[in-house]
Amino acid sequence: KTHADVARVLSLPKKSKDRMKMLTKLRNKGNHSHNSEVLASGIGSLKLRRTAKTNYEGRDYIHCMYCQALYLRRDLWRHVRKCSSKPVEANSEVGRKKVLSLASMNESAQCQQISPGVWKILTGMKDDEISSTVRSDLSILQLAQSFFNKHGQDPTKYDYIHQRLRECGRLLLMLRKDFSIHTFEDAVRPANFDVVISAVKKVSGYDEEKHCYHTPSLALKLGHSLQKVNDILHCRALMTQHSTLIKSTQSFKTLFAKKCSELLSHTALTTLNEQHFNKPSTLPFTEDVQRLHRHLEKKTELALKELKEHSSPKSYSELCKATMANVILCNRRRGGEISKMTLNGFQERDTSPLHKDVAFGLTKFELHLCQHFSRVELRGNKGRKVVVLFSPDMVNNITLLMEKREDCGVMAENLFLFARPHCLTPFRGQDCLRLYASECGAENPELLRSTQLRKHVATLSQILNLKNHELDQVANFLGHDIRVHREYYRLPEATTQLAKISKLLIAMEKGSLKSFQGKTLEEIEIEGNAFILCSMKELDLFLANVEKRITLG
DNA sequence: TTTCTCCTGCGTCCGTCCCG
DNA sequence: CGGGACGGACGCAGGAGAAA
Repeated sequence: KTHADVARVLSLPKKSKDRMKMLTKLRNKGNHSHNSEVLASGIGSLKLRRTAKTNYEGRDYIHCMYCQALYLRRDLWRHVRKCSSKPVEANSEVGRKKVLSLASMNESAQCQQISPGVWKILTGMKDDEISSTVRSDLSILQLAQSFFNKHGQDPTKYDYIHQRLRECGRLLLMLRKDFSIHTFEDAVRPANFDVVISAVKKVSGYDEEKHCYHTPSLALKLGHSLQKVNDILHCRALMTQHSTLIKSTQSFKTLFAKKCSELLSHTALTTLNEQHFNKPSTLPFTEDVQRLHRHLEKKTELALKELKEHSSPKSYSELCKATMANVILCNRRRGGEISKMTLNGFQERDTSPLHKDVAFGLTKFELHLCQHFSRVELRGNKGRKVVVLFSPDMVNNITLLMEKREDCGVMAENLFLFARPHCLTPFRGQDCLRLYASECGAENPELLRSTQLRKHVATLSQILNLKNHELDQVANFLGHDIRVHREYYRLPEATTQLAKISKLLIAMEKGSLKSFQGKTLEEIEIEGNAFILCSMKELDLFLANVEKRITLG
């Protein structure tokens, strides 16, 4: 405690509120330094804000990041909510605040040369033994920094970064616990090479007798991460002219290159291959797909009504998830891609009407389909164009969702179209799909996953015996890599794709694919008796119209 | 072929709600 | 404040596909 602080407190009028507050703060500060010592040395007794009935271990406690008082980890959030020392601006944000990670970030003062962005990513991690290990090791922090430099601008990659860091954290934890190697600097010493390898094996659950891994993929990933950490250490050593470390990292690199496949990857790959064997491949029944569709219909309608009447984060989430599942189902897209859709991407969608020359080449039916669906183009994985089709219903729902964002506690910084209230992440597509799949009463809900659905489309298109270039269109829409030859198409890619694929999708939704067997896309028209299932009212009306026109010639 | 990055399905644990 | 109940957010394992 500095004398200046004490003097300032004493100068305040006795029994004044400010004086009391300052005193508490000072006392907490003192307790904090005392407690830190106790925790570090493991001896002495902790000064608690409150004494508890049950006996907790030292590690069950954590200091509040605002007032420095010591609380049970479990209950810290409760205190923080009302902590008097909390700055006012911290109050403004609602919902999950990651109190625990914030607090323990505060405990480890390791944040010197690490950029604020990395700090932010680290805060997002679940607070546990692993993440505190990550925070405590400079090498891992630098690894985090390097990931951040590479991916930092893209919040969708934070999850991936978390995962890589945690893997390293787990390895380091193992090294510390069972092999008394405390940093990666120690780990790369040639003398420790074998030890590190056995640590990797141990983390991945290697069985010496059976020569197989419990989690073979982890062994492979750790191998990669180790090399990366080694590179980072090498650079650091070069910069600081640390000659022993330079030598260590160099030898580690060669050792690893030569020995890795023999010691790690070979067995890991064998294990993976063995597991891959004997795995039944299954596709969802068309009937189940239809069930899911009907269920989503119902849910969407309910949620829509609910949200219109009273907007709350809950009703918002409900509609958001239902709509999202709908989009995934109708487009047969990967959940991940839909999750990453941004608000901007949707708002900037192409709403321009069809070009006349283009329209000329299409049948009436196809023309209507073009007007029916909205088309949003997204940046795919590797900059590849990804197309998502929206029915008017979906557009309506999403428009409502966008209007209600603020009301329902969606943060302004959240860039995603399907944003979660109170945090910066989007809903996860696969989670939504799974939720509704299990609710809808399908016979095999576990087959109603986006991968399976994609396969479903692929298989069914083969049944349809499409011409080669038509298959290309389907494949392209599903995002598979195919060599698309532009000369196949008489019309610009966008239009043909939109018209024909939506035709196919509608047919599948209606469960009337069978009647199309052997027809080419050109020949496919939706027939009157194809309305086995009417999912979208509007679509039905529209289709009825089309039907009339077709029969009228 | 190896390495890297991203995606998916599932289980679990944590935050929140609510009551005493 | 203590503690039980519940549902959703997040981590983990592993697969897929592209780049090197």
